[in-house]
Amino acid sequence: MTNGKEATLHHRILSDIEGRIVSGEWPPGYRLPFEVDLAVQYSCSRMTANKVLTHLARAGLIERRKKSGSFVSQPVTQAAVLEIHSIEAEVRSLKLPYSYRLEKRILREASPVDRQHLELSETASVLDLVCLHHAGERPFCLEERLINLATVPEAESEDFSKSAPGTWLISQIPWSTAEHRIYALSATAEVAKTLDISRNAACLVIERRTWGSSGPVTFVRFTYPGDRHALVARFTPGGES
Amino acid sequence: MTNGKEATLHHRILSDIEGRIVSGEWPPGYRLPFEVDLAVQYSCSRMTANKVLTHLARAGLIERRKKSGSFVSQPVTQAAVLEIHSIEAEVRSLKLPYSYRLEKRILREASPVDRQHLELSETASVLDLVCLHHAGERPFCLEERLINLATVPEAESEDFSKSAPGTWLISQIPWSTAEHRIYALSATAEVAKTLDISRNAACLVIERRTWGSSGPVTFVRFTYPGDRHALVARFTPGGES
DNA sequence: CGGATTATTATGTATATACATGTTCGCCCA
DNA sequence: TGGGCGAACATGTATATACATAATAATCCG
Repeated sequence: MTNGKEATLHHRILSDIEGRIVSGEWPPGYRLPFEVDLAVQYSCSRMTANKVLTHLARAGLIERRKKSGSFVSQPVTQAAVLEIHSIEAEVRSLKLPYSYRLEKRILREASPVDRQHLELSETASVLDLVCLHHAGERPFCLEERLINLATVPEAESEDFSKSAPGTWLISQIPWSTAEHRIYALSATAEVAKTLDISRNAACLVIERRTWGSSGPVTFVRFTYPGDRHALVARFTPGGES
Repeated sequence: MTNGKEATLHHRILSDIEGRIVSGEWPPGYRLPFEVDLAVQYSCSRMTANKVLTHLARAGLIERRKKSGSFVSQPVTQAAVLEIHSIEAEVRSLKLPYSYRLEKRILREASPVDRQHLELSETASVLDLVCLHHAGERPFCLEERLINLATVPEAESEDFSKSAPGTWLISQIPWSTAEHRIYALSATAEVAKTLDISRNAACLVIERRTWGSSGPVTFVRFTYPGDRHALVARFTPGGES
């Protein structure tokens, strides 16, 4: 789907209208032709025109009002899609050898801080992990993770000495909701030592909270040396390929 | 659309299937019932079932193969939607008074660095702006911007002394593609002075490149004091509200 | 027995049709 | 003149139908 090469009627109409909107020929607020008119214009049925407009509405390019018609919407918030890959994939895409090391693995009752991170109301057992990802000889990323054993009891029997917990978790919790916080932080003495950078060097921190259908799953904090890493996010109006 | 309250057949089927997938009842790789079977199961026509499956496929929850059927897809990349609001909206959402000041406004020919930032192959006139956004008494964000006058000649007659160029640009270039780079940086002496923070304090930097239909529009770099700001991004499987 | 051909099957796309729903406009009457 | 009622209208949703397409399964034949 959305191959770009498909020359179906649907796609032709869609990209034509999309083109008019992104080019500014049909500016925000413009009322596009009624479904029946579009059907005549592209010599198709109203159903097809309707599907295309529904598609555009879902993509956020237009807004539809009964009786009034369909209008090009104002681009309100600058949205961007951030794709967060596995650390290993990230490192390998830089064409550097990847290695992983488990620094710490503690099973304990959730502390108040843990409960806040995982958004837990009651106490529970958590697995506290610290791992270090290397790119070549240098530390690439520090991973501090909490796993909620109430929702992922299988984690207790995993030792995570060979492979990172992130990929293992994805295979355990099929679909999940996630929330990210991204900020900059001066390296503390400990972080500086671990990541082999100078004290107070700027670091990029990404915190992720993940929920599955049965509750909070994991909280993880990735700390990257800031001068060696950047996140890239992209946004294209209608497309999603 | 996607109100959650709508009880149309379409929505009921959709949320039912979505539920089975996110709950793990239908794990990744599971082949869901054929369209005709779904039609029988929900007592609807195949067209309706088809629309629902198409919808799910567009949302990325399932993959469809002719003859074989539709399968729950593996959640590959951790995607997250980053919503980047205007600085003013950001400040106001913190319930702080907002103020804006233009620091610099220079019209000049694009330097090699400018051309790199804007991805320009030929030379062109650019508008070089530096603005400072305040939250209450304190500097909130430093904005350094280049506007390509070849694509937005109207910018030349704007003085940007009263309102930030970001919002003005959105009204000029209706729909656009954008690319973001996010990284951490230690404050240089100059930045530290401007933002009223200590030298070498960690800053969160967001760079955005924007294209319209007629070429590169603008390049902007936002620098935030890192300890006072975080980006938040969210991801929910099927939903988009 | 193996490779080519054909049949079957499930999805993909498009159409005509039908009726529901929410707006808006205009008409009618107090 | 103004308020309300109803007709017209555009979209929303759903169905039955038809044919195209791609992939697999079945068959046929050398």
